Amino acid sequence: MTSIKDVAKAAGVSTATVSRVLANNAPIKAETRKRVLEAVAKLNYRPNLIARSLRAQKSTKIGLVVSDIRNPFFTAIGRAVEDAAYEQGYSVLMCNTDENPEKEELYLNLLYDENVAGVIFSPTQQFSASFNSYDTRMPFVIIDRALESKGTDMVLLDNVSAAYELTKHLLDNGYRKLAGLFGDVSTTGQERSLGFQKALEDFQLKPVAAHFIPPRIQQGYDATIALLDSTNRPDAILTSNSLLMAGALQALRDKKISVPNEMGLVGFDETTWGELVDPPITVMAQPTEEIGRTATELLFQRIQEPSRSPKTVILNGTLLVKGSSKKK
Amino acid sequence: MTSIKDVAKAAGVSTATVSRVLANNAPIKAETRKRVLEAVAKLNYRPNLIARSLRAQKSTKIGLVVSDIRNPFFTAIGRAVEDAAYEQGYSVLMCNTDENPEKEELYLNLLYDENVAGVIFSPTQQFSASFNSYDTRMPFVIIDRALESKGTDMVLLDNVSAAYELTKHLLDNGYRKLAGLFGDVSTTGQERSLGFQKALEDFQLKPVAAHFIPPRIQQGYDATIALLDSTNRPDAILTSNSLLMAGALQALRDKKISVPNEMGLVGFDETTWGELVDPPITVMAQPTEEIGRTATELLFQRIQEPSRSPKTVILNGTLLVKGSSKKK
DNA sequence: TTGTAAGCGTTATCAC
DNA sequence: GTGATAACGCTTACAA
Repeated sequence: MTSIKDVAKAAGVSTATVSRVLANNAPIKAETRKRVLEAVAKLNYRPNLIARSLRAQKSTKIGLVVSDIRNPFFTAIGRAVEDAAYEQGYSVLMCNTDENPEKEELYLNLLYDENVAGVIFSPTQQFSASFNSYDTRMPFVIIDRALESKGTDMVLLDNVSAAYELTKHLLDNGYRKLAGLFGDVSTTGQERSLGFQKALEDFQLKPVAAHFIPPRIQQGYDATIALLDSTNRPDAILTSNSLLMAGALQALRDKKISVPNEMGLVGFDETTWGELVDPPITVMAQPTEEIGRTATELLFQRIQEPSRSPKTVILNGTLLVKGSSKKK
Repeated sequence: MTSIKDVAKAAGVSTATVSRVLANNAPIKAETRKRVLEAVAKLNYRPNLIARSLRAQKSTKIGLVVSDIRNPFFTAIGRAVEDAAYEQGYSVLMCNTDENPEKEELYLNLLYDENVAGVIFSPTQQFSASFNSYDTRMPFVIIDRALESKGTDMVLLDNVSAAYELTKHLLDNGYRKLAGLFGDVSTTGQERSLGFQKALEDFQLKPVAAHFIPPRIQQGYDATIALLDSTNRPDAILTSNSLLMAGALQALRDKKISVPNEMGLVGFDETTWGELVDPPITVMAQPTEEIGRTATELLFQRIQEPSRSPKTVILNGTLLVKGSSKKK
């Protein structure tokens, strides 16, 4: 491996001079700079980031800890974070916690050991309690899920309004017996249930059901089957993420319930398949690109100025009306 | 940050002794070991991996460079690699190249700079040519796409047989005018087209069409529209990945072509949505868990013994027959 | 069995 | 403007 020493020797200067030329942070005679740059080019030299981060006590890596790498929402975020970080010369270590608090701690330790500059993180609710011990040792930005303690930067959706709008859309289209399926591992599900309830109240209605369950396909399926078998069957279902939606849809298929006439259906997040099923699903699309980019920017700001006061950015979703929510 | 020096001081020994206790690679007096471990526990010391990798000239990170993080196939691989690597105490840097040779080179350089122990990589065909210059500087395992030069470990699907089986399934179910849509960026698409052709030959048939296009939803859509408008319209379509399938399905919807009666449909890779659309899609499922795990094991073997002769592991897919390929 | 010290590739400090 | 040199945290000859 070619090091700064090789370049220094080739250019007939000291390693310090090479470093200065590359960092461009000190006055250098034009001719010296030229010689150094030639040597760099000739030897195809690239600085060793490990050594640099050891010396600098910081690195150009950030961590992205998500709860499910197979959830399209999080891969979209990952893509956005990667792009934004890359523009700043940072690379992204993506980790998958599977909604498991033990894995969350494991990976956060790992990233700390790896000396990452900071972490973008979507925590489970269980983890929130022990979180304070971490946010002092490295910069954090929380995404998707509000943290109970407010001492951290966050990028969130206006979940209450988004769920309100989605619910009102159902109500405006004549549905009256609404059921909601919400994730039980994060604050997100709770907030979305609030918007759901609020919209119903505005119409002087009560929900047929509001269930908090693990945000998995299987649980979405089971809960939907139960709703269909209940004496007070809903005429529309709202789900708080795309995995629950997939399960709900599977259940409706199995029970041969027609959407949107027998059952209206709305959910969160754009997916590949949401427009391919029949009818296509009406969703509240989250601005994943903007969430990822904003979180990354916030993280860089905190890295630069660790003592700045924490900032919470609230973004809005976009209602995409398709066929699953309008009776024919 | 607490360092090895702090531990040494607290235990009243030298840093070398602490290092030896932790590495467990030298005889240490039982009592000294005890004192050191106590100090480690008390100070909550964890070795700095950056420093360790600088000194050791190697790290416990591996890179995973995939062409599209949003393709369910690659996220499933990522999950498997992460699990397998984690069991060995390795972490995974996941990078996304977007089928872009420039980005491939960029990320490979990045990972090299980061001193990763090795890389698992799904390259574009364009990249194959310049690949030799890299495989000497760090261990590599290629997945999903065969490399032209054979000097590298690879984990591949038996694409020819898989496509043959998928095609034969269509033929066995009475479809005769088959069209194939294959990705144009990798060897995978080409191999799958061979199996496709071979099955047709066994039935003394020729394909209606075999197109090589960028493996994106949009291109799958456009190609399918063209097929539908052509004078020799096929009665079944095979796609070589799930993104092309998504595009094809969208086109069939827009043109109101009924599946499977007017058009049979088969493709590669299991997806969330493949079973939710109506009818569900018949696919050749790849053993993603096994691919990821095998690739990781192969990489560790090469890291340990860089001169061992390269090995290619060929795995088989599983045909999952659903409603999209059987006329009613 | 343990300590001393060199060195991994950088960059920052202090001389000149 | 430039060059020595120390230091980042760790491991490993070499000594003792």
